[in-house]
Amino acid sequence: MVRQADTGLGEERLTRQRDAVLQVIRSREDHPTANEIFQAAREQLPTISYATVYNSLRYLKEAGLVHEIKFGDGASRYDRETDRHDHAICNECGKLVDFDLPQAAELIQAAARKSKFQAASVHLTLRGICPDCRKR
Amino acid sequence: MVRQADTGLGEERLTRQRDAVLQVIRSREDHPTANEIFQAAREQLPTISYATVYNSLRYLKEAGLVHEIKFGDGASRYDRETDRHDHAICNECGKLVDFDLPQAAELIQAAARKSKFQAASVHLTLRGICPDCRKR
DNA sequence: ACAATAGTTTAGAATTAGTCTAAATCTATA
DNA sequence: TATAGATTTAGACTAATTCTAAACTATTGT
Repeated sequence: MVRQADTGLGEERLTRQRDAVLQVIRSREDHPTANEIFQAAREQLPTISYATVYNSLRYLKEAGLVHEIKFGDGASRYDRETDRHDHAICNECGKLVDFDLPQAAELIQAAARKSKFQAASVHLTLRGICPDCRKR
Repeated sequence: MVRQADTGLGEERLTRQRDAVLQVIRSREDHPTANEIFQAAREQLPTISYATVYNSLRYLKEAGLVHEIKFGDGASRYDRETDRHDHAICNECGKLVDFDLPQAAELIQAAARKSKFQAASVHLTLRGICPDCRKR
């Protein structure tokens, strides 16, 4: 068996469909939704179905190849950056930007102490106005 | 006009329905969903409709009387605590707990600097295991 | 007090994101 | 090359929320 990527997920494989979904995400600067990924993937693989996009996204997520970003508003977005990081969302135009907060390690400690939870991860979201919208 | 609460929203009022929704949220320790609020409100006002619960929640939110909490998973939850605070979610049982991080002020500064956004608010979510689930 | 008007509620239809299902298709290996 | 297991497909389905239009309620000007 030619396994194109060892994902640690057993007998599963990086199929054409999954690879197409992965390439869409990797080729974009932004954070596309499942629907946007579906539209783009269809240009490569015209018969790919919506369900396969979702299946692929789940697979890629579990394999650690992409990252899912969920805010309450609308659809999940997918991110090629899989290392821990934070997000800023523009209240005017909706733009979503990645950034990293170096104090994340202390934060997770402080949050765990306050909440009495055993910490697994912290997610921090800044809402505000992006540089472009600020100019206007 | 007898305005029962000055919400700063102009001609709008705290109607029986809106008040029922508010009382449900204020009477609970937990963070009910719209559906849970609907079930509870119906005990007071048997004819209240689902749409009115949603309309009321939007109104109360805009008036600053309740706070909406959205995670990607499932329905929004509503919180009687309207001051800035953070949340911890248990990965095992789904329990949602409020806590406050005193370093929020510094955080928002750091996040604004990194992202180059003009900050409006920061939301921090800890995921982990709650004290109850840890015991098991 | 009363009509006009503006705001609110209701029930159900519509929308959106995502999951499920079952049949068809692939793929790796014996 | 047959087979078993994994994957894909199209469409049905579900859950959360919003929309719509008619009915209702409250406030304002006369």
